[in-house]
Amino acid sequence: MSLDVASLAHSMRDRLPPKHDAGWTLGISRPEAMAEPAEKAARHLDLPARQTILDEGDEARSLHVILEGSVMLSKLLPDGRRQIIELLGPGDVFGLCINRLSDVTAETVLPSRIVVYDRAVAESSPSLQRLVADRMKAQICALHDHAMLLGRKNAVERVATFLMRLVPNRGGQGCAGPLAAGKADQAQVHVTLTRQEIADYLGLTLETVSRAFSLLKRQGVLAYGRHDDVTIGNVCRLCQCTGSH
Amino acid sequence: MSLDVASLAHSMRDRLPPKHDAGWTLGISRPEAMAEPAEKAARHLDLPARQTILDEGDEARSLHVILEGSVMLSKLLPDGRRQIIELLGPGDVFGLCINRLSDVTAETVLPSRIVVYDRAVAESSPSLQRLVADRMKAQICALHDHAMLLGRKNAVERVATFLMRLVPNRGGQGCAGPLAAGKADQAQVHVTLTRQEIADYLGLTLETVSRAFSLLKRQGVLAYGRHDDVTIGNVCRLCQCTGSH
DNA sequence: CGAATAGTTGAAACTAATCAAGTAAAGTGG
DNA sequence: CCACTTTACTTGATTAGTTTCAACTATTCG
Repeated sequence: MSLDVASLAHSMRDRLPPKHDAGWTLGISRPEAMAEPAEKAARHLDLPARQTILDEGDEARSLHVILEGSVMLSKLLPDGRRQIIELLGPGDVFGLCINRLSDVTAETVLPSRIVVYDRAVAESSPSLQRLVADRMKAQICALHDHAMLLGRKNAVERVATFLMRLVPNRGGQGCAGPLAAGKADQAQVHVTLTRQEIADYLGLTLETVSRAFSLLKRQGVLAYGRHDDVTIGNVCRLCQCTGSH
Repeated sequence: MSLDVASLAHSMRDRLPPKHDAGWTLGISRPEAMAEPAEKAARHLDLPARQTILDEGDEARSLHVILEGSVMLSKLLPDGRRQIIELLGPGDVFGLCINRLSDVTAETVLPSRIVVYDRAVAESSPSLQRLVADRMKAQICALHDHAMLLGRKNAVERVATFLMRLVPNRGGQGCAGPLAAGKADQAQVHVTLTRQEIADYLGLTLETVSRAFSLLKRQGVLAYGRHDDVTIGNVCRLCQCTGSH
């Protein structure tokens, strides 16, 4: 039993993205073996980037599972302050809430394919239930990390942490660490969010995010021409900037 | 082993007054009908306040359900910065993680009763599964709110939001709002966390928390002599200070 | 090519952190 | 029971980091 879970968990973590850019350009893809349960009563959505799926306060009686692409969840304060709460990728779920109203707005970041299950269907399928429980655990851990970032990290640490998420298989618990040093430890990441979106995710202003990028560039940790194609010269060095190592 | 812990807990317990309003003094109790599933293979813990249950990085292969009391989950950065991630009450669950290691430290805030189910047991009981799924949804929503607080609210808003959580049946989605105005809208709350803990929860320093308390007191929103027994003169007025309304 | 959008950079303002001193309450030992 | 220590909280002065405001640059799109 525990061996089962262990090997599944392990394969989840080490698997590489199945397709080119879709998920991991955001660094949030965890494209594990995803149960594809009975497709009865499931609606499929095929959405372009920056499309709203669900508004804060909307009726939310269905379970959404991301097949491909990425989705961001955000909240607004009455005076317009926005916080992007979660960045989700393939396998992640959203749209579930205790009371029937969504507590967040959900919109695509990239063109995305999403399956929508009716609440009743979702709750009657054990395999779906299992998928949902596992993803929720993962998302809770991600929210824990993010609370630490928002509560205790400074601007550069936040931006560095964000960028590390974009590097597949790094920055998490299983970060290779300085072990891998010595060999060229370069990475290319594609930043799909605007500076404003990054700011709203990191609890900063877009100016502060821009300054942090510029600082890391000036220090030689990053290099970029177009602002969305970033080369990380030494991943470990960037990792050192996150405050977590 | 577990007996050891239990008896230790009992001997230390006498030093602290066991209050039975324990849960809601933190405002986090949601004492609904909680399924009490097959108690087989369940270990019960009876712990005094400020007792560590689980350390960040510990093996975490069991599901913990809070029956009574309250528990805080926290994380540390290598340089000692701490963030309290969640404040949990009766019915809430913790100790589950995708990989086998706990991502947080868990410790009691009040004397607490906790059931610990072995992972295998938890995963084989449909009723437990259901409980866990529901609680996780609720906790995710709470984490969403908290991310908004940490990312976008100022010091006074954070403290006001924290205090509102201590008022039963207020501050949430179902806040009565200014409707209830006119009648005396007073509340007494017992603050069980120290200023340092509140600060670690709200992403502030203890001095800033203290100043926010003092400011709200000076403005007549709060009154208190002993720093842990706070009278909220007008709940709606405090609610106005949270930034959420 | 001009307009619009996104990003960068600088200076000033402001909020919260830090440093430091002082007060209040609780616990300890004579 | 009282001085003494410890712990928790408060308050003030100063500093640091981020936000705000503003100007400017680069890129994308009709």
